[in-house]
Amino acid sequence: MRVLVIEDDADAATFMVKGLRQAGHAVDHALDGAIGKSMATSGGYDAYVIDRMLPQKDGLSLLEERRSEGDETPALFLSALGEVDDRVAGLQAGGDDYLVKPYQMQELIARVEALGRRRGPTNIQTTFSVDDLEMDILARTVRRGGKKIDLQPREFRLLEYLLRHAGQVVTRTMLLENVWEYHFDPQTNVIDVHISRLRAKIDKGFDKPLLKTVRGAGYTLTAEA
Amino acid sequence: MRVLVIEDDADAATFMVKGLRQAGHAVDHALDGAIGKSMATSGGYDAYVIDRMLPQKDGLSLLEERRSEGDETPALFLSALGEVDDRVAGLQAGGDDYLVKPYQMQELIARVEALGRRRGPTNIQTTFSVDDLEMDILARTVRRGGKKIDLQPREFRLLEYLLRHAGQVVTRTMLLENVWEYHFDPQTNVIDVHISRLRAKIDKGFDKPLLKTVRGAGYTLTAEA
DNA sequence: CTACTTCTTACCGAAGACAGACGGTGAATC
DNA sequence: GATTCACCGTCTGTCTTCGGTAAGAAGTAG
Repeated sequence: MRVLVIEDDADAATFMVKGLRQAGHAVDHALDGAIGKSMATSGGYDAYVIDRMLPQKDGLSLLEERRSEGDETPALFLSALGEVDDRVAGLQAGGDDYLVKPYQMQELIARVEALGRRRGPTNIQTTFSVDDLEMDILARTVRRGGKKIDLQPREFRLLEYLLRHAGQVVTRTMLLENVWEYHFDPQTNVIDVHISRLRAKIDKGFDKPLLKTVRGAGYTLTAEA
Repeated sequence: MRVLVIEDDADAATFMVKGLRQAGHAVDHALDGAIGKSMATSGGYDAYVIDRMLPQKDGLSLLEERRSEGDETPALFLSALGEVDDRVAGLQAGGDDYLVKPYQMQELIARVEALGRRRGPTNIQTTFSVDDLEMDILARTVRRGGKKIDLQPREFRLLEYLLRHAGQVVTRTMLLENVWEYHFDPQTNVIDVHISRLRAKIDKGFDKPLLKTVRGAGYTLTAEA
């Protein structure tokens, strides 16, 4: 899921962003309401997490404006105050959920994910394919030429990422950040190993290999020669 | 649409009424079961939203009486508990849908509107099956290969959820939220234990196991190998 | 040929999953 | 009120699986 976090407090923001990333989501962060509004307007998010108290533009009016502009992205409000009226106000402004600080990271993640799910499978892509290789996220299945292939969790994430960027060159750094959540160089050959394992499962025994090495750059998943 | 809301809690009622009005519906509100009954009798509504727990006259018997008097207005029950028995009772009393608190305003509106669109007899799915495993929600029975299986309430809910998502991978978080109504990580192995118990009842002794674990992700109920 | 990158295989520690046993709680019964 | 029973969650020990590391082989470019 792509999540936009709008939060002015730097510490709180880092904590939140880290947590959500570790849970496997792509997170963007806006430091105040004005920036948040423009990032939201540019679109492409599956959920918003919005602090009630923000400099420049408060969270409530921000969301109200977006709603009136037709944006239906689910939103969760964060508030330092545990007021009941506060909660109602948030929901009336078009919020879908509400969380009071201090909160448990686990809970935030769970709620954000619940928001995403509530939208139903309609606007989130759940199947991907390249040539005769298909992946179904919901069923967690992978097939090549109709034949089922079993993948380990990490292999699945790796292939998912490659499929989401099919036809593009995916660099090692991209993989480290998005599949392993490493933001540094582990100085090992983790990637090579997993690419090798993945190849053994999806390409071995098929005449046309799909996963190609781009020497010096990374890898690419494509049907083209 | 003309909607009659029967709800005793003032806060909840105002919230609900506001939400439905903003969605463009004409809403009347009754504070207790007795008033609700007489307002319903006077007629003219396209849908009822009824709280299960009401002073004067509980929601269930209210609807039962209306149904026996020939009132076929579609009704949605609100329930504080997510108990299976609770929901079954609601359906048996003539309810057309049910919603568990706390709910999302969006969802309430969507469901109420769905009720209005629905003409004639209701068509809620009350039986589910995967391979030779069958569940009947109303009768609260489970059979595998024709043989009856006794399940505990929690086991029943767990299996119901799995059946509703047959073929998909159901994550632990999904189970915690929808079967246990936990919105945090209990840090225990409740799920493992109940899955284990459920397996002992529905899979043990049958040659083809249906409930499979998807390591690192969750579980899935399917007939496929 | 040499230096560098990429691939492959085996291993082992860590984490995840499972099942049996235990204990607490609430409802029904006496 | 006391007792029993059913149900559910926790704890614990054990087993299984996964994935990162390392080391050497294979491949590629200059």
